[in-house]
Amino acid sequence: MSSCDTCVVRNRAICAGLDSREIHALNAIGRRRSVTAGEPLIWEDDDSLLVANVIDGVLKLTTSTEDGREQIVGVAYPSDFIGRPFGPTSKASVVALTDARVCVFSRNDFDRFAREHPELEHKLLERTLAELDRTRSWMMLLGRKTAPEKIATFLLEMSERLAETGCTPSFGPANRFSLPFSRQQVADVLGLTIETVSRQFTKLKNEGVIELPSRREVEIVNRGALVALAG
Amino acid sequence: MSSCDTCVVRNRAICAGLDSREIHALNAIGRRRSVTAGEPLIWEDDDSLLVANVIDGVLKLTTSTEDGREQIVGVAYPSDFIGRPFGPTSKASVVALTDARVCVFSRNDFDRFAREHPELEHKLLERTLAELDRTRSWMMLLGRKTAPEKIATFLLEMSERLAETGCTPSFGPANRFSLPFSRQQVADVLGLTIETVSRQFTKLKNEGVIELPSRREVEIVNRGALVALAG
DNA sequence: CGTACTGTTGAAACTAATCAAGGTACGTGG
DNA sequence: CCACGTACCTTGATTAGTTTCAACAGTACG
Repeated sequence: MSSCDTCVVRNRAICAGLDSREIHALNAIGRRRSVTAGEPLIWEDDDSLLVANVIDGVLKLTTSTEDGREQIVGVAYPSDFIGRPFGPTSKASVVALTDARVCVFSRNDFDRFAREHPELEHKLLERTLAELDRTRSWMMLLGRKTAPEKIATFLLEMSERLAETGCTPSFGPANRFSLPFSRQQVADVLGLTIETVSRQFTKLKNEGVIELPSRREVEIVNRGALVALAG
Repeated sequence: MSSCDTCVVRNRAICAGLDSREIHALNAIGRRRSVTAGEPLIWEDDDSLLVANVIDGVLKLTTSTEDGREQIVGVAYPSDFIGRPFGPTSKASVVALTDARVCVFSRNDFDRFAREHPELEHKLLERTLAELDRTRSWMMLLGRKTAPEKIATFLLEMSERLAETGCTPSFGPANRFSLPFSRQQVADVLGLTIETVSRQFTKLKNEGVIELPSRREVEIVNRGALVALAG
């Protein structure tokens, strides 16, 4: 029995829609791997040697300047695809934010398999187009929004992305969630400094818009205010 | 005879690799269209009704906030693909920066054709992955670079992108080129104001790094300095 | 030759970064 | 289980970079 049969993201990841024979073939070239929080999976500018599906956990995609400034350029949640197929190098590092499980493939094996299975390539294309949309709307945030707007937008996005993942059968965005990011990482997502992030969080708390039960926990008390602030 | 036969981007656009029968079928669902500088082709948040290949000219992809702030999230050059296939809405407006010619398809027609032609979908996937890489490196610029670094990076990118397009059989980046952007549009690409862009241009000119023969013309005099400044 | 648009320059205001201490939570070992 | 050390976070004061506001100059065009 292939491990795909018991895969929790089987019906949401790009593997969805493959028949049992194809799943078996894909299973043959992939393997499960655990990544502990903070552990890297792919290095920036490395030869693109592997690609993967996220089964469980959250990972960050980052690029850095020589002098150490970091920008988080993407966040991968369960069922997301990571890595750079059909290209020689990966332009972003991938590091686990939480303990995570992924299904990894050698890039060459994956490329070959994908080219032989148009349905899988199509799924990958849809996913890449959606990611490009998301990335572009993040460019607007980075280039044109103020610090308060960035924070409000970030919290709203988090409440949506983390709700999708959750097992609770609730619909719509979550009003209470646990951030997979440290303050520094929030800063790296938004193009701010850690101090500015901290101050804006505190300000929203003092204004009664959010509660901060613990370092990583956020509760949205007044969603309307947050939407208004998001710009 | 189909107009594809005489298409100047025939071998670089996603149509490359299709056989003559397929080209004929694609030609049947597409049509040429001219767009004058400043004219919009697609509106933000519109139903995604059409997609297109750029034959000639340069177009900008933008997103805007309600209060009118604009961010250019992408620039399309000849052979680039524009529009949002396989999705209900387009998240960005597309407006011509120069007079342009495009080959447009109704999205439905294109989607159907693409699904029946894996080779075309593969080309589109490769293109989308490359665009995502470029977009992510632009996120680093927007989130973490200073105004001087942004300007330097921008000029270097321009010298590369515009060289590819040019008919001159020279290799490598162009040291002299004509910007397809006004100062305001440069500001919208970089997440700056028009005044800051102007000041940085002047500063580079005074330092002898570039020459500005006219409003739109740029000559790179000291490429090394520019690379150093790009951060 | 005047008008309108685009770009440049200067001064002031403001936002967010930087520099610098403290404080709080958390894990570890006593 | 509690004390301690460390990493993470918050807060305050100051500074720097960019925006904003305002006026002017250059260029294209009728």
